[in-house]
Amino acid sequence: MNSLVLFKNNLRLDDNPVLFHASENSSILPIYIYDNVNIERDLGAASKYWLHNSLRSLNKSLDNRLVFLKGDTSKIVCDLIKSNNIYKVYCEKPFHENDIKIFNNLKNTLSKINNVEFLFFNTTLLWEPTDILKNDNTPYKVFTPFYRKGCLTKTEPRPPLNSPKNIEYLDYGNKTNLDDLDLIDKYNWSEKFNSLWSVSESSAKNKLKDFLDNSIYNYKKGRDFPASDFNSKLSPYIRFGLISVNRIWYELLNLKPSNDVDHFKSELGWREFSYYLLYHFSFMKNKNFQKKFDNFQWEFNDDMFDLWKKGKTGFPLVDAGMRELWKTGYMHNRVRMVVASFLVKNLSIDWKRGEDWFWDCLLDADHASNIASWQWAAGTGADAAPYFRIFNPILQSKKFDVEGEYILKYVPELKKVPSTLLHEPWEYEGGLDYPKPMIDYRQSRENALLKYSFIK
DNA sequence: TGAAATGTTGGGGCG
DNA sequence: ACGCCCCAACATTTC
Repeated sequence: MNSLVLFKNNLRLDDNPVLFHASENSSILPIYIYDNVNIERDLGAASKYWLHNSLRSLNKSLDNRLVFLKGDTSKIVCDLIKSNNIYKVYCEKPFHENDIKIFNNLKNTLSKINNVEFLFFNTTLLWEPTDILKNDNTPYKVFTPFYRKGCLTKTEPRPPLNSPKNIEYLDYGNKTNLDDLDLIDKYNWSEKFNSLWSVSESSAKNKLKDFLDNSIYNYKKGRDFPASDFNSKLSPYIRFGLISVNRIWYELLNLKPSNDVDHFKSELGWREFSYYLLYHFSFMKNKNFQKKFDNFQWEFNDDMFDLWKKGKTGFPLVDAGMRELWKTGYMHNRVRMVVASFLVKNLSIDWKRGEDWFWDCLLDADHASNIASWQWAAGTGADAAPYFRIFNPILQSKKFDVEGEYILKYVPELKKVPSTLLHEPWEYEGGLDYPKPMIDYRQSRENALLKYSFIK
């Protein structure tokens, strides 16, 4: 019995129900399709880098049997079925709108072929969006009740499966090549990530172990300090499923209970909530969740947007964050909130532009998390930060990067500024190769409050 | 998962 | 000893 195993967003052997069940009683043909025909929004450059390396690692784990193809999913699958005597097609259950479209096409196509069974499994989420509803059968729009009442009182998530013990491969004579997918940018922008990130399933496991051994019991407080190392950095691995959230969840259940553990679990809950929102309200991918914001007058100032992107705003914490992003493909969570608040509230630039930049640069760029988080920051989302919550980058800097350790890592021009003035380098008397603040902070805050008050 | 403005309290200096 | 002012520290309200 020959089965086709389609990999998509879960590029791993551990806790992969799709692979596990397929390899139980058949020879498999593992395949990855980069569907550039039915795609609404192409992956960002950083995501492509991560995907490329994840696929390379997965291929290695699969005895170099992984088949790489590019094009229309349904067509490719049909061709393979015919030429390889395939009786079963296994794939993961989709939750993003675009993936659902591709999935439904495939399902329709396969239903017209005799003797081919289509099997799919949730490999991506702890709780499926359709299972979590309010008593009136409508979706939650607020995180806390969604998570506490909706998720935590439901049955526990599916326990993780082990890697398949033994995989029989269909003899395919694989002549495809990962490089044919053209995922690596020609300007070698992503090359610098090689020394910073190890992209593989085993690295993901190590990262989790390291986090659970050394950091989790400092997580609740420590996660706020960008210079310290108390957050997991698992997000890029979770994005393409190099590690399963079910695996992580069950590892957490084994730990001594604490607020730190609960807090980390709730962060996985935020990921669930983002998928959930995008599933039930897919219009929010490019429209304000709260329609009253549609009349908001955003500024279209490319020069200002460029200063933000390049980390030359003159506000050290903002600049450090934006440069961290460019250099490492990652940004500390607290700093993400600060730079987002700055762009949307102080510069009055549409959250979609910031979202787009993050989409391109973040190794963990995830459609649902990125959209939902930007709408949260902008105040336009479900259960969003209220419009009057404006982060003061100077205060945030003083509170969470007291010694300026994080700032100096990415903004070395400020090295000779004494640490007391590091958060406000414009107060420093000596000459600096660092820009003056691009805006008057207090005034931009006033403006933001005024503009937001119109749409209240 | 803020910040700033405003209000309250209480200790110390001082006439 | 007392009242008054100042102001830091904390609490509450407002944006």
